[in-house]
Amino acid sequence: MTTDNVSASIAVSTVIFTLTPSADGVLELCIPLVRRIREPYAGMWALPGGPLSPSEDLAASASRTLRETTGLEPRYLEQLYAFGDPERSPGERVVSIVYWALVGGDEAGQALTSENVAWFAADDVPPLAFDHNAIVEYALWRLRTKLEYSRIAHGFLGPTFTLAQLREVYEVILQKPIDPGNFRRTLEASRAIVPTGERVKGTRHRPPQLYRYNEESA
Amino acid sequence: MTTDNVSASIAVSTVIFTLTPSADGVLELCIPLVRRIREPYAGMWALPGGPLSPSEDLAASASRTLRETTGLEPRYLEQLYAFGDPERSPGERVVSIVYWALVGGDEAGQALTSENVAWFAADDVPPLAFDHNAIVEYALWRLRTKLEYSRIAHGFLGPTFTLAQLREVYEVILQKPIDPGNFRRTLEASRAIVPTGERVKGTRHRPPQLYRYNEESA
DNA sequence: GCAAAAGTGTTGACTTTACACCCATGC
DNA sequence: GCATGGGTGTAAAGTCAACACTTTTGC
Repeated sequence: MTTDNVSASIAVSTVIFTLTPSADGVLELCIPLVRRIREPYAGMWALPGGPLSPSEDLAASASRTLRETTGLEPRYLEQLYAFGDPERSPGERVVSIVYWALVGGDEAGQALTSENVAWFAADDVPPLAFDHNAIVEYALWRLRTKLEYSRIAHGFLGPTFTLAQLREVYEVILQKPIDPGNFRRTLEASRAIVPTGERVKGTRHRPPQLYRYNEESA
Repeated sequence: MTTDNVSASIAVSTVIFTLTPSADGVLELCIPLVRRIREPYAGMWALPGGPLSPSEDLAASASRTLRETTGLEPRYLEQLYAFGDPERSPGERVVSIVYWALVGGDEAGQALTSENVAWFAADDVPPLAFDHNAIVEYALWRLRTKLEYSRIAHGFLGPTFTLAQLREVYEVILQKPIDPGNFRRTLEASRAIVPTGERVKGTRHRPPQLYRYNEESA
């Protein structure tokens, strides 16, 4: 379809968060970036994304670029914001509809790194193309804010997890220690998690219970 | 500028909230709608808005349609969501970037009603064009949610107001009574309001203090 | 037994809610 | 004086944060 007098073209980009153990074993919040292969900003890192396909839903487009970039399925996906400043892109005007997503860190989808895809610590990204640095900052703010009042942390983990693992997710993202006892009680009271009855074996200490997320919870 | 292979065209719409006294003197939450004069959905009511102008910022576009529809300036304006389902509009695909806004009810901008612009109670709108009924519902949810943790209620009022007026705004939108004493203390503690020193005269009872919003507050 | 992490109990500080009561004005 | 809403006081209930303590495992 050809249309005249279009006001702008539409792109969909996604800020993809995961947690991966760094060299010293500590979890680190990371996002994948892709290297641009054409102008403008050729050679610079940018958020994964691309033009909106004619018959594709916005969220489906975000989901697809996520899959193409990481080989993974999103555990959580939400629209972040539409960025449309006329000056944000040199040349043709582009309105970017940006999503943010969580993927599990255990799935080793990051083996998919290539010459043009790499993972960076979320609060230490290089200078990016367009206004993408500001977008990453905003997504990071939204992730931290939402984690405080919502129940999305399990999106970083597998189907079952211990409370210590879930607590570490909170601690890494919110960058502050959390009292284990209070954390347990708060979560149990919220009924966001259900004990599976299974326990982790082979720890050097008392074996912790495995939990799963309660899909039926409000 | 002409571009081939565009994925969709972009429109900006706005859900504009105001409070107006109804026939029996009770405040009512209202939004303006415009009658469509062309297909699709010709003759039906729809949210005010239009195509994005080539060099216009998204928020500026929302602000402009608000002004054209109501003759007023927004007291509060925020992006709501980008709606982009491929099936949401018959014919050409349209991605709508929707804003929501508050305007003061005292300014009588509603005198600007014409054949093609009318105000409706926010929770009693007629069947609308496109997916606009769902959009209004979402905006209403967002307004109520945001009012609970943010300080935007003064956007419905003039530069100065009594605590009773501000409390009525909360009561009408949240649809529940609020304790006057606790309301006063909560607001004073938050330092969101500043007493002007002036009082309203001519009431049948003790004259209330006038306050204004504290722009310096966090 | 000892170390380490799981899991429980308890207390004080703080916040929220309900409601009693006094104050200032018009009539 | 009396009615009305403005404005203040206060105590009970609930929530939250700190931290001591008990339990269960591997070595």
